[in-house]
Amino acid sequence: MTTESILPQSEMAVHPQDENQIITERRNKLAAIRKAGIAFPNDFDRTHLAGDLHANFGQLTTEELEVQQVKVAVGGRMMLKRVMGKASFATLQDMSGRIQLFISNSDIGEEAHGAFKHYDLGDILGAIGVLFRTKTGELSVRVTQVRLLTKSLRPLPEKFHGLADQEQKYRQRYLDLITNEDARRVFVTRTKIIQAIREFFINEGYLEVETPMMHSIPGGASAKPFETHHNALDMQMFLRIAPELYLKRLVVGGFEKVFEINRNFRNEGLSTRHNPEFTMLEFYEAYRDYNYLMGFTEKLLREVAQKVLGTTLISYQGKELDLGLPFHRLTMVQAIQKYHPQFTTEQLSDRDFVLAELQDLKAKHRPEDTLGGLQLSLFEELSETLLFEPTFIIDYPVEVSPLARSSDANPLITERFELFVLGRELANGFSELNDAEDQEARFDAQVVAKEAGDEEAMFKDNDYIRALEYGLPPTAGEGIGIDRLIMMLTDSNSIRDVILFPQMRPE
RNA sequence: GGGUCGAUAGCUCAGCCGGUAGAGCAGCGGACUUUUAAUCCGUUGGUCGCGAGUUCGAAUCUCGCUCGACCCA
Repeated sequence: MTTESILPQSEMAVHPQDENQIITERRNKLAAIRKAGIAFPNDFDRTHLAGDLHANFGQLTTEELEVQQVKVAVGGRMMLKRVMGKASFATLQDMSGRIQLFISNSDIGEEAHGAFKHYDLGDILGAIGVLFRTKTGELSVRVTQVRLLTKSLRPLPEKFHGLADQEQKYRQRYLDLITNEDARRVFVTRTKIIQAIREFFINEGYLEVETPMMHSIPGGASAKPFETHHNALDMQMFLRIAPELYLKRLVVGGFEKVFEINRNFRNEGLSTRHNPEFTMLEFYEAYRDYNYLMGFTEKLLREVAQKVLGTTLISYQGKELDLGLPFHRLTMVQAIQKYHPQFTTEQLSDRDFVLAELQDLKAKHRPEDTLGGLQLSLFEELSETLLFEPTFIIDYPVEVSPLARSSDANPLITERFELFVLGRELANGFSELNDAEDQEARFDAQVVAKEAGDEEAMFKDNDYIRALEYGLPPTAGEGIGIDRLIMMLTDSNSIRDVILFPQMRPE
């Protein structure tokens, strides 16, 4: 804390607008506590976590516990309270789980027990006592001292149903976390997934780096950026839409295997699959190509699932898939034909035919595109959402892949893939374009598109061209959407369920 | 942007046929020394999202708006 409290001992002046009877009652209790002494003490020394007590002493019998006399000091939020005259039970919740307290006149005296009876659900308590097992067998603390450490002024959601309102779960995530074990599980799993990814890359000899979040030229993806302004330099800046161009500069600099896990920002709509800021993994490895990346990606996803979930079998929204099985690899044309075998390869290789189909389907497309671009539009319309099992789609057209190396066999397509799982794009990787002159020509084409009105077209980044002119070794690089990966591994239906504080409209 | 559903006590919800606003939990008071969403008795608590309209009368019907969830683009 940087400021001292200047509030008087009573009469808190400014109260929120949603005061009610329960809050008033609790404020009155707090006022009485203030009068009696220190209302927010910070001298309680917690010695044990609930989860550790269950893990370490949960197997001991009543008699063994009686002999050992394990003395503990536990702290946490009171979630349940059952007062029964001369004795009470309460359940404390800490970061590791829950532990039951037994409080009785005979252990702590009538006065202390009486004070406890006025504690409210949600209050933060510290309790000292000895472990024992109740008549029904539950490991509990026979309390010899219990203290109120933090008064909770607002009532918790209903103890059985918890918080049901989705909006409130997102806006007041702390309430969701207090009351919903499943929410806690998801976010703990999120952290474990990211740790597993990090370990995987470190074991592979990669260097983790951090590159700028504020760019003077937004690059590395086709997306609308957030704009901001740097006062001292008096210049427009952008929150990054991707770290790609900086990571490849590092490969130029000799960091031949780099990765970054960090936030990207895209100024687009909100949905169950899009949050304006989201977490991206990007990695680059020199002397590799996109074929290597596909195998590498399979290995990465398999190992992360195995490490975090203990299995490669995923259950998602009632459907099963096994990351342990080889991922499918299809060209764009094959992916269309997989679900629409009535189209022949000849037809799908005929630009006029594909264009006519798109128009018949009223599908989103750009009529001026080449065959490859139109095939991509048809794929997105007909097949993308059906690709439930992990599938690499290859042969992306050059006009939508301005940073990817062209195929030596066909300069109109690139050495690029996207990975689809659960009907969603999860990853995007390619052999990097390391021909500086080709890159400059691709940027120039993007500038033409931008001037023609394409808001998502890329800016030309002359410093990046200059870096390439020093020589980028042959390199493969990839981005994986971490939030979507976490959705898959935690069986979450909305990106908001895997982001602690998702973007919401102002209240 | 389009569609569906929703917004009633602090929380979870009922109230559908238009006629004085309900339950459980939480709170307050009481009983209860082994409870497990404790139980039992009593009790406080509401601008029914906002704004119009229809009507003698609207939480309820109509229209608009705001916010949210889900689906689609």
